[in-house]
Amino acid sequence: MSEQIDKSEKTTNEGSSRRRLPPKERRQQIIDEAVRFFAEVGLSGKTRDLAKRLGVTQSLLFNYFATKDDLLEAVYEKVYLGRLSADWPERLTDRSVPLRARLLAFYQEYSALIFERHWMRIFMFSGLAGADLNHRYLKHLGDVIFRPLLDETASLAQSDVCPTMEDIWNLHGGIVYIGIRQHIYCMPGPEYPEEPIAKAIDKYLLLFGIPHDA
Amino acid sequence: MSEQIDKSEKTTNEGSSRRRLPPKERRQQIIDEAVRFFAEVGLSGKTRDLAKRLGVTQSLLFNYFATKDDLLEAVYEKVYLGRLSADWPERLTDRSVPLRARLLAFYQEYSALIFERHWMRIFMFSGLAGADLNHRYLKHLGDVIFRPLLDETASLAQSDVCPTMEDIWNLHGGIVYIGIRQHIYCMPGPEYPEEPIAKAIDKYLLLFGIPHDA
DNA sequence: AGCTTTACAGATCATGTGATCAATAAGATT
DNA sequence: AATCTTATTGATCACATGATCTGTAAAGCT
Repeated sequence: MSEQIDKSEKTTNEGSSRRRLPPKERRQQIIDEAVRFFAEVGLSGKTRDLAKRLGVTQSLLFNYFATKDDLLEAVYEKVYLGRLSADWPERLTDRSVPLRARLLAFYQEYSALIFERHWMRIFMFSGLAGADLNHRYLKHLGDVIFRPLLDETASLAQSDVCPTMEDIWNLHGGIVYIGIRQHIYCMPGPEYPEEPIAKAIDKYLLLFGIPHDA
Repeated sequence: MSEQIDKSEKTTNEGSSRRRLPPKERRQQIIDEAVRFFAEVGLSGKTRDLAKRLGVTQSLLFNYFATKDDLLEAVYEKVYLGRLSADWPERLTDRSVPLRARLLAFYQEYSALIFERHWMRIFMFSGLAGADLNHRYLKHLGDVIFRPLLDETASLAQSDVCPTMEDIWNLHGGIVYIGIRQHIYCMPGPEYPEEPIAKAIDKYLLLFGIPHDA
């Protein structure tokens, strides 16, 4: 009879019995769900709610992460890591390709990576919380993307308007704001983000009189 | 002797005795400090910490606001209200003034209003929390600012590029991102925001071939 | 000065929350 | 099948947190 009960419990969705997973696997499972969870409810989300989503006990979380902050650190890393391909700096400075093509390629790929609900919200939450990873990421972005981009622009600028770092920020901000509208403010966005992105890039190039094939 | 103790306590900064304030005044005092407080630590800030800042007991807060959510509502209203001057719609559509001058005037004033730590952060926190006021504000912005702006732009556009709402969003996002960098990401911003703002506007006009005096 | 009103403080409740630990059972090994 | 290892649970602790309630004293009035 107890066997019958056990079987019925096994068919019950998820609530059945404890399932043992290899530590590595369970750890990943926790992190993956934690990303979705904290991205939705914010960094002050409760560990009990996260555990409920995972279908495990709250105490299990503390078997894999000493503190909640440690778990959040893992979430940050999971989200931040690999968000910036290492080959972009060279591709952005490859002068055998027109600057416009380089900018288009970069922002098409980059936007595809960051216009994602989890990333956008975790980034904003951690930014508001003053997380260190946030500052480091932006510093990194400035070093490997914006600085080279400014140099490339300056070397091609035809108009009398001198490109500054603020121009790069304006280009970047205008594009990123598409994602902010969608995932932070939860507003409808453009059907094809590629279009406004391309337009933003063309507007940028036009300001400095840089032709499309330069 | 007890009198002496009383006197020494009175000289103690703030921790002395209870000070009776008129309810209206106290309520305003609470709201004002709550704005600063929640803008800094987030909407999950604790009522006890807020009370400590005010130099009153935590229970007093609940004498003025039935729940913490009520207090937050008051904070929202305080921050959101009056952020959009009512006369902007007409000023933006006053065709006796060049569009460039109108845009400059608007964004100079608007940026002065919103590039403020409290507003920026409360807006972002409430946006992430999905607050209704947030959506209403953005809807309002679209109705009374963006829509007219699009019409004005379309009526003056000379180039073959057709202005869309996404172009307005790009102009707006690029400018607002200056404030996001400063107050959300806590990065250094431009010394004079007027300069990059003006440049963003000129870039926008240039895309549609609109001369400065049109 | 004495009285009344009520803004305020202090204690307290009920629940929430991060974290701990001994007991248990799932799955591998023999 | 019996045994061992350890991933997982359930109970629990200590403290935090929103909210309540009663008593107190500060200001206004007579």
